Amino acid sequence: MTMVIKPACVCDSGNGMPTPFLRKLEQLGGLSPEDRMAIRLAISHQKVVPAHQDIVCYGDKPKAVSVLVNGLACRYKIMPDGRRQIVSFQVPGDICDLPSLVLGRMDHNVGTLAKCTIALASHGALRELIDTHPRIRDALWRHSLADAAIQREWVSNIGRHSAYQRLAHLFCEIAFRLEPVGLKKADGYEFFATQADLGDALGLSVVHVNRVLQQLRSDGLITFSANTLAIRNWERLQDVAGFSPAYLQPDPSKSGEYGAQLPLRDHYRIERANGSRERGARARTIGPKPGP
Amino acid sequence: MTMVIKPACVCDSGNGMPTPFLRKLEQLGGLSPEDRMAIRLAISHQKVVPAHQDIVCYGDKPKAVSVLVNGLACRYKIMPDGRRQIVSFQVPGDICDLPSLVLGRMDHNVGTLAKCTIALASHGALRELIDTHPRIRDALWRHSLADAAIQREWVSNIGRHSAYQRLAHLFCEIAFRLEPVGLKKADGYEFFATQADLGDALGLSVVHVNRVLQQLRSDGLITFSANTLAIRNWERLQDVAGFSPAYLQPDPSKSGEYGAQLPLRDHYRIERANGSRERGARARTIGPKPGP
DNA sequence: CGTGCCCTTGATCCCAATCAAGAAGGGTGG
DNA sequence: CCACCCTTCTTGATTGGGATCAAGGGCACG
Repeated sequence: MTMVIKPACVCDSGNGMPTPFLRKLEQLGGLSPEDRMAIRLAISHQKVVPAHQDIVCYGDKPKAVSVLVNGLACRYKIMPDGRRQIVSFQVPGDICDLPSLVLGRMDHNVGTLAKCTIALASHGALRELIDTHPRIRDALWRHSLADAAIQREWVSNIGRHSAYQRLAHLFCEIAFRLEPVGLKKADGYEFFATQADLGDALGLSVVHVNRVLQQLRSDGLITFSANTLAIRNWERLQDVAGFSPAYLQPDPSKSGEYGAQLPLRDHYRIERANGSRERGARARTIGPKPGP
Repeated sequence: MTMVIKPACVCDSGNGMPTPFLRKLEQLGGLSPEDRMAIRLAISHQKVVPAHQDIVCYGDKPKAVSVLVNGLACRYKIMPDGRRQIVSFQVPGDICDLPSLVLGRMDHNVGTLAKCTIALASHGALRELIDTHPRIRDALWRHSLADAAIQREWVSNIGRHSAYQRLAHLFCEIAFRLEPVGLKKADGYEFFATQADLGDALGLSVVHVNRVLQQLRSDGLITFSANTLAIRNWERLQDVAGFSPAYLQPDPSKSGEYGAQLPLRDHYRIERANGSRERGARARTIGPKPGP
């Protein structure tokens, strides 16, 4: 069912390029050559997992950490009534079960949405790395915090956006996450999620996802078929989504350039008429989800 | 505006009890007496912040970390249209801006909902601690992962629950979070959030929050007035919320007892008629939010 | 003793869920 | 090679949860 691949190909995909994982950690931490070699050695092997299969389950205590090398996976929870809520997507370079390294037990499931390649690193090896390589430790810590930032963004996306905006926002997020691992093409990207998956991620019904996708298409923003998302109007897509990539932490070593990545629209400050210094803990609280 | 308090009272609240912060870290990490003393020394001073004031803002790069000692705060984002989405509540013992210690820049705001007491620990002092005290480092890491777990739960709460369930779920969560810091009474707890705050947290309008609260009350589940939440029927409240405290990581040092905290209802496994080993990546995907 | 803030209630509207059912691949086995 | 089935995508009709609009009441605070 799962075929094991020799370790050699884990970190060099033939042409000498580092895998998405290293590229992502690099982006997070600024690793030294020695750090990179150490990570290479910590990865024991790779395996291929078919689509619609769980990588780790709620309650599991994995003894190794799974890194998504290829494919698409998702974190999800199953509600008491049996419905699924996808809580985030996992793209190549993401660590699926990092929380378990530190917390022990998984509080959610991670499952594949398409055929995936997974690299495994034992907890023991990683703990060793963390204790001896502070930069790796920090990169991993940053990884978990970046994950949390995505979750926060999802809360606000689901809580306060219309279906139209939610989809737009999700497509923007995935675009920005695929870019640093080299999987975003000029006009879009491959995205192996069904409309049902999108619904489960955004708290919508399949039927509605379908209709809203058609509207996004007829509005000339995107096209989505044959597992390919084509972005037709990048500007407007970000605009309707109210999307700002700041929460997808860019390279902290280039923190000087960070500000340059903040679009103007991003300065979501409350400008109160009375010029109060209270900036937002009590903001306008009109109801959610304005129409498109 | 903010009055400084002498450091001595930071870790002993008069009667020799550790503050919520230490109690919480303790719960997360199992600190040695020496660890605890080191943390004590890292905290420079305390201050009092009035209600409806920001502690840190989006885009800030704080040079110290703020620990909530007393009061109620929230993480929140401001949407492009000016509306607010509360992304999580912060109760005593929580670290408001831990992400900034590792990532640098804040991707969201933290504001007070009531008058708060805040303890400050400089980034420099904390980095020192992290490098020299592995247990403290792990406790902090766990703290940020526990935070992420809460965010995940919020996504599923907002994405797949009715208003009735969302409120019930939130009240359960706060109860479980206040307990380890000694702020939960037998029949409820103090909760300084307005109905507007609840709406902004759960993606609901104030009007609807009001009506649903009345229903919860008339159903004999809770009472909520004068900043006090009284839980009338703890069993049923958890039940309608589909609440399981597993995501609020209990003491990992007692991981043996962990399973005991999982109510039976919590085994959200997909039982497929065909007995397939695919457990859930593709679950039933009927639409969201069934009625109460 | 006004003036906000918060809670409350009623009426109406609308976004999105639900129900129902057909069409279009894609794979499998006879 | 075709019949069959399963998954995914579509489309139409209906329903409903919750937003929005509007306005009154309690209460604390300057």
